[in-house]
Amino acid sequence: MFIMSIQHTILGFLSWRPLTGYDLKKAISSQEFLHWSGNSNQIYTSLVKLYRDGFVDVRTEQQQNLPPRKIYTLTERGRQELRCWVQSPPDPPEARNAFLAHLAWGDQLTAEELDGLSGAYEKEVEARAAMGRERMRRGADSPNRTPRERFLWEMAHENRSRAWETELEWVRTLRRGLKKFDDAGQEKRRRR
Amino acid sequence: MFIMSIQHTILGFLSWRPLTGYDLKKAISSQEFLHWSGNSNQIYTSLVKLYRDGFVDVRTEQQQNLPPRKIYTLTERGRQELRCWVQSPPDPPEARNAFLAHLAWGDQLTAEELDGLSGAYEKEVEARAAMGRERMRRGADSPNRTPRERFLWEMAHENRSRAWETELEWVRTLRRGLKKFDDAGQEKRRRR
DNA sequence: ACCGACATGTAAGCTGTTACATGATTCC
DNA sequence: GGAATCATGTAACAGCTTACATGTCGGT
Repeated sequence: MFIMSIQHTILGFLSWRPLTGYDLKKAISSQEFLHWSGNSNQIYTSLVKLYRDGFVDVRTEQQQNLPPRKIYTLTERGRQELRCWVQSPPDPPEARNAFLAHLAWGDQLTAEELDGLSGAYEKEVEARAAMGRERMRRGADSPNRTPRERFLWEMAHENRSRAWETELEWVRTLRRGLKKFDDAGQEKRRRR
Repeated sequence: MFIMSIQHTILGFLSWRPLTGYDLKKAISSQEFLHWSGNSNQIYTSLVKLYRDGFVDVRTEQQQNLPPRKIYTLTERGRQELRCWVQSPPDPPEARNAFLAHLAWGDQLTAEELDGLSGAYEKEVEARAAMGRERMRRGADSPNRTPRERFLWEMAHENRSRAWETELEWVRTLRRGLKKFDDAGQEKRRRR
């Protein structure tokens, strides 16, 4: 029994069509909501394990002037495992936001330093939020196999998009609040 | 050089006052935004490493009828490391939401199964959102050392709270959408 | 009589990351 | 000439989890 989400994600993509490790890497990394570290190695080692456990089959295809491709297909056992996992209660969501941890001990910093830190974060979140909006605008690249599946994928993209918008509003509120402390400090200094 | 956030979180709490590993465990786990797995072991091993690297000092205090306590204090080097880390650009936030991954292959499920899955998630998110609201209502347990620090901690709590509210709205939108597919399916079946 | 809080640790194992290795083709 | 794409892998290491180990006190 395994719980590792990336292996199930691989089974999920293979349930659509046979794919190589390289294809899987592109498929997984293009979906922000699937959240993957970007370590392609993990995919190749996962495929070895999935094969060992009988969840996938593999055949090697030679190409001229290009490296050989290993094409993986889902076995019946793999399909069962996928279905079982989809129905199982998911792990609770966890948001790890290092910025919040930095902020917690940010009172050591000067107003300028805190402004720099939070400003950089605002810019980053702004960029992510814009990417989310852009993706929603041009229609999320969802599988178009059934209307319901399309809906599920659009909602998954919507989830990430909304999360970034919320974060953006929050960081702006934060910075407005910090500005007041800054102004207060400057007033004090002026009065001296 | 280390990047591990939990070690810096420990340094952060020790910058306020000397604490034991057990105290740290309680302090860290009580702050949702610091995001910690709950593995107390990690704290004890981190403290050993921090001591080895000269970031903390330790003295052992014997207690009668209770296990001895090891009280850790921040060294000057530790204080420098903390300040340096706080200023450094934080890792980008990452949200890993297993529910979204399940959803992505949820079209295999029946309407009833999907309703069960999303309903359970809604309940969980509802509970977390309620906890967040409750914490904001009774005033987040923030350190009250300076007004600015208090503000920073309240904003950190606010961040988590808003995130749960957004998630709650989203899951309700999802379930309303799924209901339509369900109704459509039932209509089709009725017409047959 | 049992559970939770107090208080710390070792050992084994699993997961995940980083560095390294190969090698052709196409685009700038 | 250098970077990116295609395509897969090994080896070493760092981080995190799980199981185990110990022992008292106070509440129900």
